[in-house]
Amino acid sequence: MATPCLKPSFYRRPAQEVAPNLIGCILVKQNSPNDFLWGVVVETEAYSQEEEGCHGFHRRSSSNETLFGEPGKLYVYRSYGIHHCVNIVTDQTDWASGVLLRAVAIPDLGERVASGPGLLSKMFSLDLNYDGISVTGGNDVWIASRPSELEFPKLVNTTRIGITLGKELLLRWYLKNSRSISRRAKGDRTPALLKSWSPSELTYTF
DNA sequence: TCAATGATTAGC
DNA sequence: CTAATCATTGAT
Repeated sequence: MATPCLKPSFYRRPAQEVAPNLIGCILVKQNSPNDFLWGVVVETEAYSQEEEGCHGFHRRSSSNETLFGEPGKLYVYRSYGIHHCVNIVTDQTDWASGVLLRAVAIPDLGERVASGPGLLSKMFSLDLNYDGISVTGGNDVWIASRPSELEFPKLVNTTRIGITLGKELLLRWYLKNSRSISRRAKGDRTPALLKSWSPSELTYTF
């Protein structure tokens, strides 16, 4: 199961290229010397300053500075006053872009415990203290590459959720047949809850 | 000082 | 679908 930590070069590409490639990768958090929390990334969204849905679209400021910074670092911000959202900065410095982590499947903890950006940040204890922290090694949070059974994940590409500007752009991806995404696309018949889960029709159980 | 606004969530 | 929630932001 152990796979290598994704290197900075992985993130030095446009967000819309990184986002689908993060699906199936493993988010790892070391909470104490022998306490590791891990889960499969099953849902992401891409943002970049060329489109108006991005926090860096209008101007560079103290609140979005991290998004303009070094790729491979976390961009964490407060949402609706009460939640946190976790992004990974992508592309190149001085160009605002990143990938929002929207849902992770955590086999050890059961059903839909990190299905949504606010729940994900809460489950992994990622708050504003983690803004600017690198996920490419040397810290208590990182992302490992895809395990072999998720080498070629089946993806669904849809519009992003919860935004008012740029809502028509197809910049959200999720693992097809995942039970742990925050919301499935219209027309996707994949069961989202265990009670309607039928093993025979699923490729992955994440 | 105050009203408006969310890259949300829970609940019907 | 709507209500609840509250830090941040920009306008009085």
